[in-house]
Amino acid sequence: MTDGAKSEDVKAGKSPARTMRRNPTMADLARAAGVSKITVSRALADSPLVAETTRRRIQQLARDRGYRLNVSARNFRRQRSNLIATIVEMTPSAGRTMLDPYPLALLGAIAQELAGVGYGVLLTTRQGMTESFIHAADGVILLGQGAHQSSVKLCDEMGVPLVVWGAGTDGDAHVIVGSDNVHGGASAAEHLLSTGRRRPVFVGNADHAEMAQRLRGFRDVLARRGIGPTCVTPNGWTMDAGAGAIDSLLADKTAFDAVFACSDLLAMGAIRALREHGVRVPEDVSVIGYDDTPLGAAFTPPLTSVRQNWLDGGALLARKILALVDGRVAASEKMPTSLIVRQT
Amino acid sequence: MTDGAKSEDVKAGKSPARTMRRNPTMADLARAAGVSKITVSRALADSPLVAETTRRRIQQLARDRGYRLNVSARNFRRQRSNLIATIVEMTPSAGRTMLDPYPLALLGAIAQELAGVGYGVLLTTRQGMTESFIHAADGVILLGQGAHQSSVKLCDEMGVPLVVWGAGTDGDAHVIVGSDNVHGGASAAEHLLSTGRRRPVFVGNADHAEMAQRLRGFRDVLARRGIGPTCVTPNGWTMDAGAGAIDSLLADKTAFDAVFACSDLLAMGAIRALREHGVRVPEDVSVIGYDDTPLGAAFTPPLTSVRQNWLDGGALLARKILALVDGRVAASEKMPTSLIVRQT
DNA sequence: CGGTGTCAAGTTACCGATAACATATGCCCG
DNA sequence: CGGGCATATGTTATCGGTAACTTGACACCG
Repeated sequence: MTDGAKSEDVKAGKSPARTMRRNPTMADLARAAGVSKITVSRALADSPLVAETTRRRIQQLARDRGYRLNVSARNFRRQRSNLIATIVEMTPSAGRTMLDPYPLALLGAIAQELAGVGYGVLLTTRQGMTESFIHAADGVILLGQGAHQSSVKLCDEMGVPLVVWGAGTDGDAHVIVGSDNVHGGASAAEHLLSTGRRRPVFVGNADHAEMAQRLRGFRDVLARRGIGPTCVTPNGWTMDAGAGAIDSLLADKTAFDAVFACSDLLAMGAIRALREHGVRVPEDVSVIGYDDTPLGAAFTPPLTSVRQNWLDGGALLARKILALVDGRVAASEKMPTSLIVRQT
Repeated sequence: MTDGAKSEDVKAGKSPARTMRRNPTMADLARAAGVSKITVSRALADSPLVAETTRRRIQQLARDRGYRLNVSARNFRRQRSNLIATIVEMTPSAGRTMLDPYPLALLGAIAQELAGVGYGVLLTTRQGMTESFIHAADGVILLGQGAHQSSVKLCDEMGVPLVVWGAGTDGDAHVIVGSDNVHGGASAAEHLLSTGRRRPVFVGNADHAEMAQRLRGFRDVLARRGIGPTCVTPNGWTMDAGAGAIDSLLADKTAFDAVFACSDLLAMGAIRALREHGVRVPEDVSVIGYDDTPLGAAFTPPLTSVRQNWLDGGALLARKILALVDGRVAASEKMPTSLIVRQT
């Protein structure tokens, strides 16, 4: 006799009140179908271990009765949560992140990629990134500007697979996916040189790993022509910060004919400031932004910008973490960037 | 004899290889402490049922051995996942949402509020919103522009608690939290009237519930002065759409001295278009935006805009869904808006 | 015709925590 | 001094799946 039938007896004796109907369990289906629980389990998982006809019969039965898998039970038994904790910086104070579309774009892509294989995204803010959250997940994706060392260490200690979005200083222990900032900077420099500019300014914060790489690419290309760019560190990532950077350059009477800004917002602020000072863009000064945001494209004049493909990046992050979770290996990877030339 | 000791015997007989060390379980701690599993469970939960001294001893032991609660096991036993599925529209095609800081701000606030009580956010895109995801959560928060009927229905059918961010058409079955769009529109109208404007234009899509409410508030206030606003429906939510709306008004030779746009982006586009046509802002035409984005504040000229507090909104959404999950009641609620007057 | 495969299903034994109920101990009070 | 009660701990029985191993039936083969 099957275990299904056995538990039926027990149950009938125990709870004669059959009025309230919970969700059916596999045991319920098993009883109804006259098979054992495990056969139901296999049938619903489309296992070839169950005869085609039985399988279909059970699947139909499950549909009829509105059966819903108890996810908690499965996760528990299999000792995995099918969740990937994704840590995002979301404090309003961060300024930049609240504005950028990039975390959302990445998140969307990650969520979609993971959903395709039955995984979910456990969203976590950096403040809320307690051990218990990390432990509840099979792996962690860290979306930060650069890797926050504390988070990285925490994951390592706990033995939880980790993938980071951002800039990798070569030789990092963990897997890093990010766009090729060096190439992005280099392409900006090449474009400026090809349009005859010789006195470029870099607007960005070299303390920030991603921006430091952009500067490196930018500088290296220029160096081959014997040019050294002027560097300004803006006070934040807002339009105002970009404008402020330009203001200080003009106040110093620095001569320049091109600006490479590390974000579209900075670039737009720079253009605003230039124009306020009567400097024409792009006639007098050429400007290149970064991120190729819709906003920059809608700006007057439409912004030339370095594009990074966040959707692909998110999908890649997802695939890498899944690989690690499955015990496979994964390598760091750089996403290509492309320069979108518009009118600045 | 305690169950702890019993299982020790069994285990020792079964797996003599004691080299590999898994995470300890409560049973392990119980054995080590010479108490029963349940006492460990209680002690770690700080239950007053356990004597102070015992409790501390067990907690210390847990710390020493690096004990980690098996979340899956607890969730399974308690029949709740401690997860709230949060559904966000994240497709790039949506245009607006990819740009707005609002989903992230809401998400951040929700995540933080929920984390405080041990709940997590299961991030879901609208495409990925399969039954299984919803079922895996104790409740659902829907962040959409307006409620997507299909999603709402799905939750209802599945008997999963649901809270929606957006505009409630009075008499909705589900709980809705949103900012007071009617009031937002009204305050814009009042401000325009108080600065002497008499021929206002509304730029927004009245098919969209939130915007329809803004229009209602706007229109009602104006009606008291016998004024009826001109309405234009922009083609999207981008700057270009805002500019296009203005272009069509000017082409029609419509006379107006004020614009109330349903987003800062639209407002900025409108200003761009006005200036391109030689219309001065705010001298000739006054402009009010919506959302009070950092971007609008940094615009030239800084945008006057209706602010909604997303952080509070997110926290409120979180508290409402928790109430429903706990079987308490929750009512729809409107968040106040405030007009931030700047230079337009 | 026994041996050996192959398929289709079944048995057993958990995964780790916790609710509900049960027990032991000591103390107070009429 | 026995009943009642508070306190501290223990027992039992799951929650609902699924991995690992077992069984039964039949076919094919030398």
